Amino acid sequence: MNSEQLLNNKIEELKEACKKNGMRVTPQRIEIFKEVAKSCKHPDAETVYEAVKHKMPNVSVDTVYRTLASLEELNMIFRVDNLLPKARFDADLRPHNHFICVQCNEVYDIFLEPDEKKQIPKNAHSFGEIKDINIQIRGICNKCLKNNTK
Amino acid sequence: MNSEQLLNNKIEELKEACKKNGMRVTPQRIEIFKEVAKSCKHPDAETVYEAVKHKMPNVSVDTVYRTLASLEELNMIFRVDNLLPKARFDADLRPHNHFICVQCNEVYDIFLEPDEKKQIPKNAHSFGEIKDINIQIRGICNKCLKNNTK
DNA sequence: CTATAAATAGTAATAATTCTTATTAAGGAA
DNA sequence: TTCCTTAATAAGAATTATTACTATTTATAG
Repeated sequence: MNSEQLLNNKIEELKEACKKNGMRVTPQRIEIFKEVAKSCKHPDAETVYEAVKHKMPNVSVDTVYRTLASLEELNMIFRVDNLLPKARFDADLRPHNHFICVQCNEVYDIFLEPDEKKQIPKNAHSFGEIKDINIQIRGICNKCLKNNTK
Repeated sequence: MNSEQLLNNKIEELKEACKKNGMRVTPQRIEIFKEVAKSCKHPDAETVYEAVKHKMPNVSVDTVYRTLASLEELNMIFRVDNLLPKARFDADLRPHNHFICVQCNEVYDIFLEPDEKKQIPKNAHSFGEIKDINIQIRGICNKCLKNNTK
């Protein structure tokens, strides 16, 4: 299955999710979701807005923010913890972590090796009901390290 | 050693750090640091500002933000990844994780059991130079769970 | 095809944080 | 101690990301 097919599958999934939750399937929703889903760069709202504007020149900033929030509620995308000024979004729902470059703000996906398992600290359960666990690694990415030595 | 002594030690440490880095020791810096260091609530800038204002009525918002940023550069405090609209600060430098309640926004410290170790995913090193690793657990805290059932 | 309510566009407003500038004060030197 | 230099501050304006408001449009059920 190629990436275009995967994307189409995801869009079908989104349509189902909308219907199941009494939400309408609008071209804006599709386009906005597409932009997040096809990117591996964990785009922010502004980036999504600029990209969508090429196909839908009248789309409004508000729609992008509102839609990203509803896609999140549908569990079709999620926000990446990042300590950066702008929220970043990810449509890859497979469990994975992030490497965040503190210099260029790039966010890289870290997939665990088959023998690794996302660990929940033993004590965590004593604080309440866990919804999700999130691991970020902050550092300087190879690209920036290379540029820095020049 | 009681908590007051611990706090005093930390303040001495801050003074040293300032001197070593050519930064002046100002009463504002001391007070702002104290507020973060004595709290276990991971306060935001506004909370720190309100608290400091009791002792220094003329302190400005800007000074609080600027000082929190320089304390961070001195590695005396750090920001908690939190996906909340306001930055939260922590002066406890011992390695630990956080439980973040998505309902009341309370941030709880999770200390690892002696036999646990903060694990860095194997792949992480391939992305660049790691500065720090951060684990957050999001969920609903016991307090909120209790309130919700009422 | 029509009715209706959800979603949108356009724009104004808000919230958190940062910047600007004139003033103050920490800390080294005389 | 007193003076000097410059970092740090207070006050308020500005900026940035995000959210709210409202009239209009449009998805979809009947």
